[in-house]
Amino acid sequence: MSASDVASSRREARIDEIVDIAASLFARNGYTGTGVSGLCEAVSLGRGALYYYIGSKEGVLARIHDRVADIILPRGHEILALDAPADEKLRLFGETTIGAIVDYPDHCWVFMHEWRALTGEAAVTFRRKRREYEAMVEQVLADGVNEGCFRIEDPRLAVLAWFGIHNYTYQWFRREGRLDAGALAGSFHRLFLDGISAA
Amino acid sequence: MSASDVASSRREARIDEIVDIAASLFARNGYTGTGVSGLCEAVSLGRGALYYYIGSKEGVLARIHDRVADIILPRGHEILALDAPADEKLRLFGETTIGAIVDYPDHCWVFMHEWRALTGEAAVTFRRKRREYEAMVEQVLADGVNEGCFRIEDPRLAVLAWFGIHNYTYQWFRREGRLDAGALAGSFHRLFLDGISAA
DNA sequence: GTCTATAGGGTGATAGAC
DNA sequence: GTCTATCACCCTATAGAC
Repeated sequence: MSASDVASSRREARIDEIVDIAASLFARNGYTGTGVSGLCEAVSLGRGALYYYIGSKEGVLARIHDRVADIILPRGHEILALDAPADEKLRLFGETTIGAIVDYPDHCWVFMHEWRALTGEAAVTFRRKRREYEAMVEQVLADGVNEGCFRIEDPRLAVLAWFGIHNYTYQWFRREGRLDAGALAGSFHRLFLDGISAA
Repeated sequence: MSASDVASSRREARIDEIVDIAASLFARNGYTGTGVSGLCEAVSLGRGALYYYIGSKEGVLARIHDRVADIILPRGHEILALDAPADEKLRLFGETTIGAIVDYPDHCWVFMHEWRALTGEAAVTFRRKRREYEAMVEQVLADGVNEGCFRIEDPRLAVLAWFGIHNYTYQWFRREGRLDAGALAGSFHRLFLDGISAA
């Protein structure tokens, strides 16, 4: 490892630190509601030094979105590649989604809540990645129908309902609660598979 | 009807008009992302005249939230008072929720997305009314269990899942789509009751 | 790498003329 | 009721000293 590699990895680590703190501010006060001066104060850096790292405020927003996508997308591809029945894969997708929200609540809040503030290339990339993740879940549902373990009236609505159940978690989940990610995802999984009808 | 009543109802109508236009701006650009000058332009009024009607920008935000609450809460109480089985009441709650999102997409977007920008008394009122609506659905689920038509592992999670499915609609529903409110709510209802399992 | 100063343009809200 | 002018402050981003 060369001296410049060390320097650039230090730099990357510093940027990650700033991005994490920014995520908590953006989650609390909103993206447009958070000023660069507030971010400066939170990271104990002057404007000049901050911009040296971040380039622009929207660059930080894009990095927050990338962080979430880089967690769930590779895991999604792993799950799809597994030799497992569709209902098991669906459960794993639920764990992945809920796990991200539980482990990175601020990043996920921003990912779910502030994506419309992205512009240009970052907006395009975000939409592409989100569609990619949705398509994976849609694929698992279709596989389940073909395997005979799922019976689905309207596949598109089933996908939207599944994401509704899981994504909505970012709105109410607080770390202090009684449930961990696995238990929560398990409950949602059984609910989505069996419904609440006693009949 | 006295002359001053006519004047004040004209005034109220003008305020409603401003609130509706503000809802579309807030939904598109966010609450903090929308400036009062943009609102002035959209309603073709100078700053002075606008403030004569609205009092403050946050006052407009509060009125948008009230509008949504004033649609769904009375309807919710009506449904609860019906002499009907729990599963029928739950379907009606679904129609009410989806109906509001379909009929007032901008107001509902703001209601779901920007409520954290409310402060003071308006924030307290919002939370109280949202809890009231949630409690109604929770009651219907409990009634269904008692009546023997529902079988629910975790009532609180079932409520959150139900709201997840329905509320998430504001994120993706576009008027141009193939489904009307009744059909959409019906599909979600069957999904929530029966699940997707073929077993 | 980090700072301060500043550019250039917003912000919400109010005063007072008409 | 509606206007313009203005207050006091905030915004993102950059320049240039150190």
